[in-house]
Amino acid sequence: MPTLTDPDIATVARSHSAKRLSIIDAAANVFCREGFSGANIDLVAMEAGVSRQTVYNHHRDKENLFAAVVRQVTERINAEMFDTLATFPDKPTDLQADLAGFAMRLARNCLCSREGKFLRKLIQSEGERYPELFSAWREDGPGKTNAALAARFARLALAGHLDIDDPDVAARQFVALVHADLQIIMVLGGNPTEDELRRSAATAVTTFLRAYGRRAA
Amino acid sequence: MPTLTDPDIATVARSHSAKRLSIIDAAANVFCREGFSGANIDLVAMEAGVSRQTVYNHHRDKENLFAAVVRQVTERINAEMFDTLATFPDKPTDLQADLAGFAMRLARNCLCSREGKFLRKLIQSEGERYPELFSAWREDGPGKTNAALAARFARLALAGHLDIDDPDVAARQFVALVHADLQIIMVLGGNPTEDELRRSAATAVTTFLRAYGRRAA
DNA sequence: AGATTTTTAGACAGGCTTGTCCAAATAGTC
DNA sequence: GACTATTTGGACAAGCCTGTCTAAAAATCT
Repeated sequence: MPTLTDPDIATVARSHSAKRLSIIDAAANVFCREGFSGANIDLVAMEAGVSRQTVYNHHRDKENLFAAVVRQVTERINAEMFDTLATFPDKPTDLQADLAGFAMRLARNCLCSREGKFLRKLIQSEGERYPELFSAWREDGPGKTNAALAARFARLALAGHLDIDDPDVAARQFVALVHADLQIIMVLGGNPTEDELRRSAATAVTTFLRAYGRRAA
Repeated sequence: MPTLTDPDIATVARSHSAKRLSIIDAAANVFCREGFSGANIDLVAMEAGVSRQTVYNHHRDKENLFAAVVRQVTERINAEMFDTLATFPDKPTDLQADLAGFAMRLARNCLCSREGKFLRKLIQSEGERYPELFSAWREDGPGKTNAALAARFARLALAGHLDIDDPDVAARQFVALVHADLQIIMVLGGNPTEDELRRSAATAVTTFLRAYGRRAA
C-alpha cells in the first residue's frame, strides 16, 4: 500500500506536476514579456527546460496554455490577497501605523508582486480578446477582494475608529491611494524599493485618514 | 507666388498629410487592439484606405510606424491635458462643484479618451520593449502635467481654499481618486457613461476635500 | 496637355511559428 | 528485469507576415 512518503508515487506526481508548473511559470513570463501574439512556444519550452512536444502534451495549444496561465495566476494572487487581508488591523492601537503596515503588505504582496504586475498587464493587453476569461476574473478577483476589504473597513468604522459612509468606495479609494505613487515606478517594469513602499504606504494612509478618520465630535 | 489658399499646394499638402494622418490613426487602432507583434501592416493599410506600399513609403518599417504613433498620441493627449488644465477652477465659488466639474473633464478628456486608454495600454504592454521611447514620454507626459496640476493646487491652497502640505502628492492622489472608480469600468474596453463620469468625479472630489479641505480653525 | 511625382495592385522571397508525426530514449511501475 | 507511460529531438507541412520590387494607373504640377 503506497504511503505519502512513498518515493515512487511522490516522484511521479512531483515530476509530472513540477513539469506542469514550470511550463506554466515559463509561459507566464513569456506571455508577460511578449504578449500573446509575440509569445513563442519554443521559448516557453526552453525556459521551462522541457521539449516543445511536452508543452503541447500538457496543454493542447497556445490558447489553452494561455488560459491555464491566467487561471493559475488569478488563483495565486487571490490567495495572496486573502492572506494579506488576514493581517488587516481589526483592533488597531495606532491607526496610522497599523494601516500603513497593512498598506505596505498589500502593495508588496498583491500590487507589486510578479503575479500582480503580470495580471494587470495581461488584462490591459489581452482583455478584449478574451472577454469571458477576464470577466470571470473580474468577479472572482476584484469583486471578492474589494468586498472583503470593504467589510474590514466597515467593522473598523463600526468600532468607532473611522468615519465611513460607503465602505465599498472607501476600499476602492484606499487601494487607489496606495497604488498612486507606485504606478509611476512600475510603469517601466521597475520594482519599488522597500523604502519607496514604506513611504508611499505612509502617504496614502495619511490622506486616507484625513478623509476617513473620526471627525472631532 | 503661392498663397495659403492656393488650391494646388493646399491639396498636395492635405492629401499628403491627410494620408499620413489616416495611416497613423489606423495604425493606432490596430496596435492598440493587437499589440505590436500582433499588428498587421496589411490591416493598417486596409483600415487607412491605402495600399500597403504607401504605408511603407511614409514610414520605413513597422518599428518606425509604431514610434510615429506613440509620438502622435502623446502629443495629442498632452495638448488635451493642458487644454483641460486651463479650465481648472482658480477662483472657485463652490469648491466641491467646481472641482467635480474639473475632475469630470479630466476623466472624460484625458483618462477615458481614446488616446488616453490607448497610451496606457501601449505603455503597459510595450513599455519594456522601448524603454527610451517611453521614458521620454514619462518626462514629457506625466512629469509635466502632474507638475502643472500641482501648481494649480498650490495656488488654491495659498488662496486659502485648501490645506495642502505637498502639492505634488495632492495632485497625484487627485488623479488616482478620479481614476479609481473608472478603472473597473474600462478594464474590459468599455466606456463610462456621462452619468458614471459625474458620479465618480463627485465621489473622488468629496474624499479629496475631506482630506485636503480647509481644517476648521 | 505634357512632365513628374505619388499611389496602387500584385507577385515574390525569406523568415518565423504553430501544430503534427514518429522513432528513439528515458524514467517510473510491478 | 520486463512493461508501460512519458519525454525527447527532429523533421515536416502549412500558414502568415514583413519588406522589396515591378509595371501600370492616378493624381499633381507647370
